[in-house]
Amino acid sequence: MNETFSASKPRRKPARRTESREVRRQQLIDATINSIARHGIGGTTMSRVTEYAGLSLGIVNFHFESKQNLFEETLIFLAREHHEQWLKAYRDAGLSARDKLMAIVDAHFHPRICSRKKISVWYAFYGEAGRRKIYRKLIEHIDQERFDLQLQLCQQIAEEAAGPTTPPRQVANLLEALYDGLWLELLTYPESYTREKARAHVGTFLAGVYPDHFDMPILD
Amino acid sequence: MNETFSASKPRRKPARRTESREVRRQQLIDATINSIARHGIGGTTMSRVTEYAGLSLGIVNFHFESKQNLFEETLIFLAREHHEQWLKAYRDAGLSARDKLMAIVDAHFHPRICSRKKISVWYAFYGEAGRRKIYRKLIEHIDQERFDLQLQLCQQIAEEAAGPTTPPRQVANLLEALYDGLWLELLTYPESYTREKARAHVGTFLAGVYPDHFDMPILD
Amino acid sequence: MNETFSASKPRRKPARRTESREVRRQQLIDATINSIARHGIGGTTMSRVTEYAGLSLGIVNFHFESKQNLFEETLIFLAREHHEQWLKAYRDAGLSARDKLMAIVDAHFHPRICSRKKISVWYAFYGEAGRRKIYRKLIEHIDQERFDLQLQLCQQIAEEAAGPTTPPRQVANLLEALYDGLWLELLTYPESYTREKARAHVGTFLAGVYPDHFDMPILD
Amino acid sequence: MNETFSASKPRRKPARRTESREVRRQQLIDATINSIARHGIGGTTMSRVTEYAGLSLGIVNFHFESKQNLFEETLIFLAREHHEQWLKAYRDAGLSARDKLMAIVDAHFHPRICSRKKISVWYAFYGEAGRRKIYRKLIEHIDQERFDLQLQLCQQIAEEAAGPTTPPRQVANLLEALYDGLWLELLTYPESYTREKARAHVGTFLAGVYPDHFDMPILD
DNA sequence: AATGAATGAGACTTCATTCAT
DNA sequence: CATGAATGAAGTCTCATTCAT
Repeated sequence: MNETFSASKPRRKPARRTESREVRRQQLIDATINSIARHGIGGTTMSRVTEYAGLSLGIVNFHFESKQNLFEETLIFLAREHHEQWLKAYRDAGLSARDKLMAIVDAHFHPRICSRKKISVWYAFYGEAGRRKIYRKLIEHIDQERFDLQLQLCQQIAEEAAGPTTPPRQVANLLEALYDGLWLELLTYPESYTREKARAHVGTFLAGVYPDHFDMPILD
Repeated sequence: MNETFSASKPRRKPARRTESREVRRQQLIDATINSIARHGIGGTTMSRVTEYAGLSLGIVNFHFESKQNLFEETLIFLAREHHEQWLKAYRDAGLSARDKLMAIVDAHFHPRICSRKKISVWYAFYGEAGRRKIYRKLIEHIDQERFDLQLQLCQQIAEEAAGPTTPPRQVANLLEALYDGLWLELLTYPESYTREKARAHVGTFLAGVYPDHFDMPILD
Repeated sequence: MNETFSASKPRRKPARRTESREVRRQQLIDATINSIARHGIGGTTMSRVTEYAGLSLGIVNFHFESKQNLFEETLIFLAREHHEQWLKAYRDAGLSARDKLMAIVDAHFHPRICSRKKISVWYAFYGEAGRRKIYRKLIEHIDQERFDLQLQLCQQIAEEAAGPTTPPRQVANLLEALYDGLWLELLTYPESYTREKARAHVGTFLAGVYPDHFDMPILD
Repeated sequence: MNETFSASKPRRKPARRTESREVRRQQLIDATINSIARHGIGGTTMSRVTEYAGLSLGIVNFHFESKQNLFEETLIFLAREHHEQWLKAYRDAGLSARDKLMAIVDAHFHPRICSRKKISVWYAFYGEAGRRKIYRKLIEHIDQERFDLQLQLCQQIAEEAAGPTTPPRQVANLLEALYDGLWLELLTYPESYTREKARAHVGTFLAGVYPDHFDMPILD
């Protein structure tokens, strides 16, 4: 959880007093992620964030204007990171629709993206009833882009399939719901549930839907 | 109080001065649900809760000792309500495993349980990193009970099935993940996504897994 | 400390619903003494007092009108009790001034008066800067009466003494100061200091001042 | 703040925005002493303390963490101040035991120490039944040090005395009790009783005990 | 007489934000 | 740019007092 700041208490060399704007911002966003993951949104104070970042209290308002803005930028950072991950995976994957879909699934459960820490932050934001719409606005185009892409891939796979299959749109919908549901499972049962199991469960689902394209994973 | 002279604050008829303990508690729990649904946990203050309940500020600590306790009792209420719903549905359903499983699914998307308001509260609690463990403790036995029951039903259905099927444990796992994922979908896209669609998506999933027992729903 | 209410929690027979006014009042005053002794004035709430008394919350205001009034009556009760004690001792004592003075001293350290519990209450009131004058008013005539009496006795003793002695007024003053100081000592060092030692210290003082009349106590 | 436009709240010149840590702490301790002296512990609120200090409400928790801690630091300050006073007096005094003892007594009634304000605070703390032990712990070593020193001086004086005297330990005990008792007298009768009289009464006591070393003060 | 639920003022504390240094 | 002391609004909780039952 605290990999970023674990050794931060005795700061001998307090970083160059003048760091580039972007480095400072990222430092604070990382600290925010750490704090939200550990203490939740309610327990994340400016004081805590700056302590985690090894910086002084006043600096957040300098770089982010307000706490609300810091939170929004944090969410955007996570969304972009995720976006980059699956987009790159999609592009780097083999040419088949099956491989490309698989790459997106894998990206979803990649350690960089699917860490307990980051999932915790995602759900912290999801839980914020009061600001849900604001947060939604910031990231919906990214979610939409992924959905469209997956839908398209499912359509291709369905066309390639021998027999009749579940309608592609519904597979894409179920896939998105599964992503969210499995992440929540990871958050809820950190001791017994793992990224690998979650990934395999998606595989199980896809093998059920497209038996010609996906093998049933071996589990348990 | 000078509400008699103030035309600006329309208030419901001020409840009987002395209500039974349980009535008051439920009144406050309802108000808490309303407040969390609308303003999130961070935006839910004692002042707001009591305003929603049409009661005075001090009353919460009288009936619940602390805000934390009020929240816990609210969560327990929701969990029990849900539990009652699917347990009754399970008992009232036809004798076949298929019907019983279907009844549990339906209970999950029953309007009483699966309202935007209540889902919002569930996810508000899920998002609370700082207190996740406490909340988990309060409800895990109920979740476990439902999982066990569904697993058992899936096993029965698998035995009845003609060909080979996805392992029951994995179906049960996917089902739970789908419940969570679809609820989140309902929360996120309140305009376009509906209880019925979500319910149908589970049907789609089950029809894919157990084609002998479940028909593919007609959608879109 | 809790002798009065030690077995009070499970109250089977909740006292006759209608008790004489005086009995109820005394019950509440006793509870007030117990509460102040244990929790201080700041920690003494109406709720605590009535709990200690085994009565319901609302009853204090019925019998005492306000908390402030309850406190005043409590102080008056203690002052009167003390007054009765030394007055009776004074009257019952032998005829000599020496015996009468001794009787007053003894009354001061009598277990009924000089319990840790009651001393604690006295000093709780003494510490109340904001209301010192009010409390003072309630009891000063009693203190004055005792001072005058002791002064008179010291004068008699001084007249009887062989040589020159400390002026009686100063002995009386020192005596009063000693009472207060020794009580505070008892409060401060409950483990090592005792009523008997305190009593003996007054004896030491008097033996020093009036060697013809008082023997030096044997101590340590 | 709108003090510029408000003629109703006369404020002293708002201290430099950033003061040294120690200056601010002392400022708040002084304000606490003033408030306790005037309104008692129960009447001393954070709001009142900061108002007296001419600072804003939130500052106390910044410098002292909690009200309880502010109170403890206030008590420690008083104890240290007293300690410094008599220790210096003891060291600066003549070489004889008699002079050194006298110096300690004088320190006890020095205006800096023995002001009505400060005595009031002492007795406010003494009266706090609920926290007596905590407060005791903070200062007992200082009290012990003074007692030991005075005992030692009494022993020296007793050795120098011509005839038999009251046992030194008892004189030391009586002295301590007298200090406390006379301070309470000063608190109780502020109009008629004075520091000088109190001081003289100790002199009277010592003259009675050690007639070879102390002269009987002239009084009344 | 007695009860105890209800009220609401006011206490302590937290913390986003400001700003002198 | 950076610091962190300072501010004050707002939150939770306590509790004397009231009053329907």
